[in-house]
Amino acid sequence: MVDRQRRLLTSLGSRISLTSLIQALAVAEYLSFYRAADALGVSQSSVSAGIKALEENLGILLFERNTRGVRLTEAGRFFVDQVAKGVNQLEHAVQTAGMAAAGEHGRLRIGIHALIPGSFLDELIGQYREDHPRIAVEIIEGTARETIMQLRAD
Amino acid sequence: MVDRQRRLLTSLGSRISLTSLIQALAVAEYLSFYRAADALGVSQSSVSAGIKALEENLGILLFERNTRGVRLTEAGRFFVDQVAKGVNQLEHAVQTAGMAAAGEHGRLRIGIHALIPGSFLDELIGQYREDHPRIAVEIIEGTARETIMQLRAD
DNA sequence: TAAAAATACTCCATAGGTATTTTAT
DNA sequence: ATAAAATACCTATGGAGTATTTTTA
Repeated sequence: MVDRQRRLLTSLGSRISLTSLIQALAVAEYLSFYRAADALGVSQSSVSAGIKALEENLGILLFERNTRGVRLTEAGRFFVDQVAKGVNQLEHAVQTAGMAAAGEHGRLRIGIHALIPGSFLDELIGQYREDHPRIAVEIIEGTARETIMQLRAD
Repeated sequence: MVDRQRRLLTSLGSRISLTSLIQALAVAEYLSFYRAADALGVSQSSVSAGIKALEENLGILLFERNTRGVRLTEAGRFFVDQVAKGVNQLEHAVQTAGMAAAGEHGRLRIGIHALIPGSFLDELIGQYREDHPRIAVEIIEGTARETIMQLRAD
């Protein structure tokens, strides 16, 4: 029997956590570990540890730290841009999950600014999908980026 | 003081793990929890638990199970397609991290089939980057999808 | 009835928390 | 001197394992 244990993904999954990638996006956005942690609703040390682990796993420095805050390295900017695209894509996938109902025979379009999971609208759509399994519900929302960073406007 | 604890990402991160997304990709590819688990190098129960958690978090059924294997639901196919794009993007980001060195004054293009982290080539590139900080090393490799699923050919 | 997924536990790695120290302007 | 990140240490959750049971063509 040949050894079949092989990593399906060489780097992602193990080694690099989605959490740390999201933390990196937040730090890049706020240019501060403090504020990024605050926005994420976690502690500063958590973000610090996450970014450290990420940088070690990547083998590169993403951020230059000083007491006035944080600056992206060139590699960091490049990396963060790429990660933002991927995370947006995943976020979108999750938010629109189930919109393609089996045997779709109809289509319901809903334009909203942001779909909050667990919210009234979310529940409503879920209920609608149960009641009308042959109608595909499609949601058009603002960009994930907008949704993600909306809290700035508080 | 106003409550600033707010989730930066409503669904991703907490709630949904990258692991479970990757497991879903593997199951969709192999159409079997057994074989997906094998390919991922984890146990069948781990994949089962992961997919279950993912489906519960999404609130939709991704796969229809039977003793002959697994079939994607319509929603599942839609979701997996989207997730594949996102994961590929992230995989690419990680694999090419650091290719944009600070103050890039030159460019070195390398065409390869797949970049294995920790491999000789990987080390070499890392060394080169250290020695020539002002030269950006750019790697053109096969699609992440190819890299991911290459093990099929064993 | 057999092959495949689900379950029931146990275990452990790590994400996250608090408190404190280090660092750089 | 001070604001910000790093570190030390602790805890707990959930991801992963083994063994077993349930399910359905």
